[in-house]
Amino acid sequence: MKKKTTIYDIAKELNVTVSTVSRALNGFSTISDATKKAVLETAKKMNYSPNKLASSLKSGKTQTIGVIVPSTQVHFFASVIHSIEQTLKNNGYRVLLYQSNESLENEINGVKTLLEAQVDGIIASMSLETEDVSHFKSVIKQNKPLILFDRTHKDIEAPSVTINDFDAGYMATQHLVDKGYRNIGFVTTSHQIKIFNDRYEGFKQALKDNNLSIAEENIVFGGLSIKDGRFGAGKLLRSTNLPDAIIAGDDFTALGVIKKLKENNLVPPHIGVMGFANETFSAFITPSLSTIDQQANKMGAECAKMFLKMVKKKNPYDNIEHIILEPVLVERQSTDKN
Amino acid sequence: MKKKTTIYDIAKELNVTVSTVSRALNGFSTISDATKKAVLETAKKMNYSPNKLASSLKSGKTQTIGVIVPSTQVHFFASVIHSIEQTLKNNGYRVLLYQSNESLENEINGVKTLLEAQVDGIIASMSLETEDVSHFKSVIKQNKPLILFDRTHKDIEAPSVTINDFDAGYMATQHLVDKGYRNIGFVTTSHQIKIFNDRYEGFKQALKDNNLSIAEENIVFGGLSIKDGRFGAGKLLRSTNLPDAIIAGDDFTALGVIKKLKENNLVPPHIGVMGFANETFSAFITPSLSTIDQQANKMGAECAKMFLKMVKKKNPYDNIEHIILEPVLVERQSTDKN
DNA sequence: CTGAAAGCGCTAACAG
DNA sequence: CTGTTAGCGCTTTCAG
Repeated sequence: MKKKTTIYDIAKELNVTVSTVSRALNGFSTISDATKKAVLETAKKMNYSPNKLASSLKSGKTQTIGVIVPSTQVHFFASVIHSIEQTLKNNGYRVLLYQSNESLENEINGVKTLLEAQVDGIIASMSLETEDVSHFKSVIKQNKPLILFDRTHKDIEAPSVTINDFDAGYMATQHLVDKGYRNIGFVTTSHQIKIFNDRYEGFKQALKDNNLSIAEENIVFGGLSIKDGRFGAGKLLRSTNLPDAIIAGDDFTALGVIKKLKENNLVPPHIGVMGFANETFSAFITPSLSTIDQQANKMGAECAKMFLKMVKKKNPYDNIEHIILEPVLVERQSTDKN
Repeated sequence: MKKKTTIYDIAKELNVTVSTVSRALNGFSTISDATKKAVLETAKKMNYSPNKLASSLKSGKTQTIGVIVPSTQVHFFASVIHSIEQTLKNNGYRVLLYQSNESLENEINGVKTLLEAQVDGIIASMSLETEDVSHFKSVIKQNKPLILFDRTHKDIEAPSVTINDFDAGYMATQHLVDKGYRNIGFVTTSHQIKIFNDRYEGFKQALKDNNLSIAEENIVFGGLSIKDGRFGAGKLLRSTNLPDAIIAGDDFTALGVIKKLKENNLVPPHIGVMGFANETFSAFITPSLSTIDQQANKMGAECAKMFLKMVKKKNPYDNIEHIILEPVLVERQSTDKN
């Protein structure tokens, strides 16, 4: 195994100094076309590949951004990562990935690891466990760009990119009302996470604006999963005030609701069902599920752009922006009551 | 913004030298408990965070692995990445992510970027466009571990982790035969990719072993997508020799097939349908889709383990292993003919 | 237009 | 048990 060639090797080869080689390689103007050409040629001939580690050590910039997400197995996060990487790669940045697996401990380790790797910034979505956020504050303290998306936290003074979940809830509800449903139930999580809360608030407001009352008995707080959906639907089916539509906290829960309804011969859209997230499967189940799209790709792109903007400023936290994307209603069969 | 504290700062603080500090920090035994304790304490007090860049430059190891996949938006790849990152993080490695987007040019850029970042190895699945593989050979030439998964290439002499796609095809076919189907059609891609070809070969062998003939008119070569599935099924429905079961090249195509069949009141399992990949949606559509699971998580874990094994050897390519995982049959409603 | 030399932060051989 | 010192590969003043 021959040693990798460095700028020293190519300097020696050409009887110039490393500074000359460095300049030529970096396309500085203060260099004669002749030597520049020579350098470039021998570089290629000697199969030179720059060691970015060395320049990073010198410059203090790694051209690398850290991304922390709960799990790439969740389609939403995979999509966000997709567009972050796409956007940033075109701007000369690399992506260092870290999964928290919804564990605070992992998340803390994540920012530590990324910081030690000297990333130029971090884009993250918090784990469900996270309450104390001092680990995130440490990146702000270093004056490195930190951008939070989707799952943010009120104690962190950093830019964020989120969906307007109040509108999402409102939109889902209004859609059902528009379709003629009047007695709308809600199956969601008791977890005190902002986004779920906001959706619920939007739901309530929409009902109020339409002069519809909230049937407290038709609100089920549990978890979010297919199983929870079945459970929630089961509870509503036993209600003395059977709802004519059900909104679920996410698409998986909605799927559970649909399954339970079908088993009871109350196939949507006879009873309307709405979810949140627009998972891949939602278009393909029967009946196909109306839902609210979370704009994952746009969210990723916005995070990336935000980072690029921040990284240019001497003080990234000069004037903190919070981007709130509008959710998008996806109408499908499960609410298509005519 | 105060400068970051280095081992020099903490050395000065304690009136010792950097070597002492370095030793203490790295837990060397040749250091007195007293100084070690002092160092650790002041390190914490001064909020010290090591600059891994510097040690990497020195050691030539970055503790970082590069991962190249077509797209994280494809659930299979997202799952593989998930387990790669999970496994490697527990062994002190970070993951640098690069998406090729099925473009050869991007892929070439990917290995260049990762190599310049001095990754300790690369795990990759090739883009559909890739024919010439010299870019991958360059990583082997550097004697750095390269592991290919799922989409490999015969010209690359590197370890690989794949699924036995012949068995996958065989298994799918045998399952249909076991369920009583006798006249089995196939809707797949004309693209000459090994994995698709292997599945088709497995299909043919299984028919032969069961003394069933291949109805050439019931083999459709096109693309792989919902649309292609509908198209393929349409063609088979017009066949003079209507099949009683259809295998599709992947789950999306199978979904298209199912949709078409349902429109023609030939709801599976009346006509049996099988897919490949076990996408998330496959369990949730109606009827739920029988399919062959590709073992994404296991594949990722195996890639990671292979890397760890290789990175330990002085010559990683000493004795190249090819791990072939067995696919797993997932029986669901679409083939449940009784 | 080019050279000399210092230094980014850390490790490790060598010396005591 | 601790200190000295020479780099890792590259960038970047400061001189010429």
